[in-house]
Amino acid sequence: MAESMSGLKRTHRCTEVSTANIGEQVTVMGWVQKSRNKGGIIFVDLRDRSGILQIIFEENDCGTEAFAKAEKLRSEFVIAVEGKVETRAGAANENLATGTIEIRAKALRILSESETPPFPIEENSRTKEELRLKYRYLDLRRPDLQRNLMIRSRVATLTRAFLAEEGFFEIETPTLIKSTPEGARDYLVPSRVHPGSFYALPQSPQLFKQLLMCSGYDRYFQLARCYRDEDLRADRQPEFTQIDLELSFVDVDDVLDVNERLLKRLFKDICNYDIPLPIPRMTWREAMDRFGSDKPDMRFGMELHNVSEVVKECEFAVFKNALESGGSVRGINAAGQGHMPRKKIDALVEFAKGYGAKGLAYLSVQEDGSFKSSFAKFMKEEELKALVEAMDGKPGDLLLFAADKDKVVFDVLGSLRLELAKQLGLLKKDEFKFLWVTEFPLLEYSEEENRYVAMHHPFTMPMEEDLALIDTNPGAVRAKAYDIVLNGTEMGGGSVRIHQADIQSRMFEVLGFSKEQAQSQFGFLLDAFRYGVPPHAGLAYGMDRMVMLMVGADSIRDVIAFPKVKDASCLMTEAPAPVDVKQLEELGICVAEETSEEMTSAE
RNA sequence: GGCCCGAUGGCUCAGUUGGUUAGAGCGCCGCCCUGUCACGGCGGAGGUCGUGGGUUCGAGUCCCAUUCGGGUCGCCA
Repeated sequence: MAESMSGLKRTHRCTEVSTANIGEQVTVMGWVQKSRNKGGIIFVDLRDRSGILQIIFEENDCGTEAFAKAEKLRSEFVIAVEGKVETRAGAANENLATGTIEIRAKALRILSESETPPFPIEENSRTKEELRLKYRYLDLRRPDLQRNLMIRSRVATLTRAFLAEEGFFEIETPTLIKSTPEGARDYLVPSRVHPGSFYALPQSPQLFKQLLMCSGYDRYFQLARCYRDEDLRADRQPEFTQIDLELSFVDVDDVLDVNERLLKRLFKDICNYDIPLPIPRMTWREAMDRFGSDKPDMRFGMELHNVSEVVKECEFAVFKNALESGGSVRGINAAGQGHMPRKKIDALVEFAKGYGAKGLAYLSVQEDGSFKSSFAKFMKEEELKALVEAMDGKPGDLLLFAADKDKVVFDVLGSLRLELAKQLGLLKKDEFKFLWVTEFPLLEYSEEENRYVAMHHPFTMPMEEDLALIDTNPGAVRAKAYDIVLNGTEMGGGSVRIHQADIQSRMFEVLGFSKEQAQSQFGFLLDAFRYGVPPHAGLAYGMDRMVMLMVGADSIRDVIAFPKVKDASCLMTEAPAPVDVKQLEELGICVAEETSEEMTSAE
């Protein structure tokens, strides 16, 4: 039976008790991690968020009644213990921070009993995630998740402190906003007062923070909840948190500078890692050419080589066709992998096909200098030699080539490079390689919509020197946009914003917006810009991803208290769920018959 | 929406070319034990093999469908 804690006050958390307290009377409270009953003596490992402390029960110290209670203790019971701190008479436990001391119990209260938990509450759980998520409140008791969430809390606290020092105001923006069809799908919220009208949950506070700049707040930040109704990934949740900031009267360098110092502070304090400043910068163009990715992982080399020139005369149809249709032939050198068995190479070819490649050409340089290759018979000896030389191929190396449109070649080799690094164990989690990727293209062509769409968003400032190209060659215009990349993950991104009306309207033109469309969607922003708008720029971090990289977690779910699963549902609360017909009627919403049938038959 | 992987006592897993009564470790329950900490000893309970069909004399095992979970491509201004 559960007892009251009335009259008791906790004096210490478990690992706050130390050798300095020996001889003192203390009161500790927490969960029973483990009880070891030796007959006349009972050891209990008591756990709270700080760690573990051993309690010792002997009938002479605590009396018959308390001893009988101690015999009933089971895992996850919540107890309060009064007792004296002592040096352990037996062997010390080197695995515990409190391993040299223990509490000799004088009194025991069982504050709450517990059923046997459905899975063990311990570090490095191997329990299936499905079960852990259903009982998330138990999963969250495990030390590794507690550590992750405590670090997350520290990231938030340090960020607030740093940005406050730098003159930023923390300002909240609405989460019931107007839906805009550009970008990710919105989560919609129906309005009861305006039947048939909907709010959207924000994908980011973008427009509001720009308005705050118009209002003169100069430097703003917010730890903002954001929502995107898109499919999930290991590093993507439908609701997530951004560290979002915006500054007035600044250009690219100013934004990068303050952010580099923020990152340095965070990684020093949390990971004890010194980021060498300045963080290297690389243009988007260079990143694509050298790594086939706009978020290159800089922890290893294996860069791409463009061999189009070298193979342009050869008779190998795959290379020839790619070049003739305006594409390129590029390769990577998997140094020392020349011995890779055919089966593994075939698996790499399959992997490449998953990214749109029609195939993957390979050439291994044997120890004796001869070549083993899937395409040698189509090429002359000198051509092969020139190719190997261009790839810096040495005996024992494996060269892999993709030939296609540039986009496909970059996609395939960029992914292949990462896959090889993974297989070769080149990706160390305690190594942090930061990179700014700058000068992103302003626009990209959408085959689906048959028009240019903004790569970042429609308010991104083009680079001054490219302004003239907007009408003639929109795809070539570079933007004042930048991403912060850590170990191949896009941790954040931002841009300088357009603050000139004429540039903004040209931008809308290129994007295919009529004046009326632009006005109806973004009218409030365009109106605001008529009343004096400062040049401004900003950046937003995916805070969950940042914490994930800091703690070395494989999934974003391990740094979020109550995450959702792949189909965006919650296994614990079973959200989303059908609602009462009355609720729908009140909102003026009619659910399609097909859908509601599915819903009822699923019950 | 496509592709790949997984599901067997509470947990983690094994289960042979299809062949008696589906096993192990941990956990759980009972008894014993005064220095354990991966405590130990003795005894015990506990399984519709995700679900539904099919093939077969016989299915945890083979086939089809489906549910759930994970990864990934598309998608994510």
